[in-house]
Amino acid sequence: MAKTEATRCNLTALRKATRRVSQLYDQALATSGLRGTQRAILVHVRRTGAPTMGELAAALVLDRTALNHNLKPLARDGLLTITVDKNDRRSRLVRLTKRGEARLAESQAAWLEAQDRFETAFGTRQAADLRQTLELVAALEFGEPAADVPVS
Amino acid sequence: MAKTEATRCNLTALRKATRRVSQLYDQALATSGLRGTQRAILVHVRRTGAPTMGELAAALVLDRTALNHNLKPLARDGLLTITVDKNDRRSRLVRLTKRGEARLAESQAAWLEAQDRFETAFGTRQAADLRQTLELVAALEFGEPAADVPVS
DNA sequence: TGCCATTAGGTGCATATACATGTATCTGTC
DNA sequence: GACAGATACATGTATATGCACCTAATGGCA
Repeated sequence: MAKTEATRCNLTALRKATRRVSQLYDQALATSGLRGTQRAILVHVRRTGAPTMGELAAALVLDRTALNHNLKPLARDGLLTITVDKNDRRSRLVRLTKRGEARLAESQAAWLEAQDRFETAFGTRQAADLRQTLELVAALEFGEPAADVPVS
Repeated sequence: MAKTEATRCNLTALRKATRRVSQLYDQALATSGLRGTQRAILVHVRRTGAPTMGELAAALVLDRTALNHNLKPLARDGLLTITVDKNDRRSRLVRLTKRGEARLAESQAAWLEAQDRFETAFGTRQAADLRQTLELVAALEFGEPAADVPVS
């Protein structure tokens, strides 16, 4: 049984695949000055206009504090702005700048190249199927931890 | 077309799923003092005896320098040792300590609980299929970048 | 009105991951 | 047997990710 534990861990399998694919995409994107995660953030902001940090974090299945950290280099480089929401001063609205839009456009070719190289190697249909499966995984609700020893 | 880009990126889909599952496993493992990646490293070392850093990195589809950084807290906490290989003094041999074996054993129940919660939510068979698919992805070779404008 | 539980973020810390660069070691070739 | 190239790591820097903890603003209710 111990023999197969290395191949039975769902998390390990996900991480290994993600590392491999990250390497491909980040290498392709390197010349554009964006990382895969950064591009995903910019793409989502472009699509939704002016999301709050909470909305962005939920959409990307990312912890709010992780998103906060991820936004810093992007704001620092002037690719997006973070402003207080007039209607709810607790919220922050994230918006793309002209510079951010331009950077996104510049990175488009590199992203397409990475997509193409991945799907050439893995298969276009297989990739589409895998993405659909992964979306299901990302949306899973895991319920309660199995109570080891129910208390009281 | 822009409408679907957010769901077309293979890397984004992988990252989102990995984040979600990482949260589950790391939460379950928290009480054992290990992270998912750390456990994966210890499990592989236990299985292979005394791998070199390069072997470990390749097996985990992890950059050598990333592995190096990942090993530091584990060595610091006395869970494994890193020694010079007598036969090739460039290489380092990674070995589990008693303490590392004990920690692994302690974390076993938490890992099983995470596995169980994941597979209860996602399906045991589906999980097995997904792991197999992900292993294929992790082993992909992406060949040459499509030469944009062939030089010379 | 005033208070407090809730909600939305921000900060600090620790690990995770990779690239660029530097160092030590080995190995084939002359 | 010395040296060039290759091999195996180590280090510094930057982003990626999440937890514990803290602050600020909102909204309901006595």
